[in-house]
Amino acid sequence: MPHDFPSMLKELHLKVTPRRLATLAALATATTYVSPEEVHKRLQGEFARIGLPTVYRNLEELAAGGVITKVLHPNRQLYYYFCPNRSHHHHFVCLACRTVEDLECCGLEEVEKQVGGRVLSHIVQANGLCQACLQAGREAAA
Amino acid sequence: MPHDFPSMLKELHLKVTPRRLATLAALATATTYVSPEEVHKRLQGEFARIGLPTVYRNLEELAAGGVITKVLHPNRQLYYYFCPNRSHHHHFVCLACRTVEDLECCGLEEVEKQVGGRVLSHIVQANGLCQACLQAGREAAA
DNA sequence: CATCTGGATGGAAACCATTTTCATTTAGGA
DNA sequence: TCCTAAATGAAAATGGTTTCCATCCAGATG
Ligand SMILES: [Zn+2]
Ligand SMILES: [Zn+2]
Ligand SMILES: [Zn+2]
Ligand SMILES: [Zn+2]
Repeated sequence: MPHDFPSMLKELHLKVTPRRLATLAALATATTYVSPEEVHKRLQGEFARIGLPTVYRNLEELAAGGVITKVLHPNRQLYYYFCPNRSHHHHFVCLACRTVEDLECCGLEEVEKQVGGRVLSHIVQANGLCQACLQAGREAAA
Repeated sequence: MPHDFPSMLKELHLKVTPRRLATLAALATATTYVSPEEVHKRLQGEFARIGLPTVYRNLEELAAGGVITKVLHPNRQLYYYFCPNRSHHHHFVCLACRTVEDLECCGLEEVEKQVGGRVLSHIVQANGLCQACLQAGREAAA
């Protein structure tokens, strides 16, 4: 079943523009997490004019709306990933081939009790080398 | 029992310099996580000449050595925190008053088994408002 | 204590991913 | 078809962080 990108955008009260649809398509097609710059490059194949700020803005809005996920890379650059798994979970990301695997653990529920305050956001992410990259002897990219 | 900063530095094969000792003292004294800029400001009260790059370098080395902890702020700036708890754990950080609370949950041990690859690093952090800030009606800072 | 050496440091400049500004275009409803 | 707020592009600014390199100093050696 294909993704209904227009509906996703409407639910976030975002206008359904060709650039946003192409951005979602690019992410959903990618097998790895990608940088804003890379999304921009790819969209340049579809649009004669496409600005980098637009890509940044749209990726941020989509991530804020939960449609896509941010990947916090140790190099402190920002990457994005479209995960078809709609339930709450976290990720293991490979620093060599950029593949993403779902993690089921979370433990956030206990945290709210422990803290007593309000948890506004939380990060749970494992970084490393996937099995394939480990066996192939590949190393973490910069 | 006071902290033995010289020994900490020696264990990391770092020279025991006045600036490094002062950096550790500043962090250990602070009740909140602090930015490199803030550490720099504080050290300016002790040293006539203290460069920002030195502060960045030393904080990074100390964090790499596990003596201090990085706080990944949603605003994507980097902060550091000296946690006296030497065992493996994670943090809840208040976005209003910057206090830090230890979290006991982790569960990342099993992740490596799940993944089959190698976990090089992992992030587990909850962000929000501590109980005090929540009751006082304070809001998350930029 | 004098000497030596590689690590540590400061200042200035570079870096560069990301954001802001603002004029123009467009989606979507009236 | 019109209208208006949202979306966009180009250019410029931003600013946290890093690099460069000459100088300094911690710590080892004799
Ligand atoms: Zn991999
Ligand atoms: Zn996922
Ligand atoms: Zn607080
Ligand atoms: Zn702690």
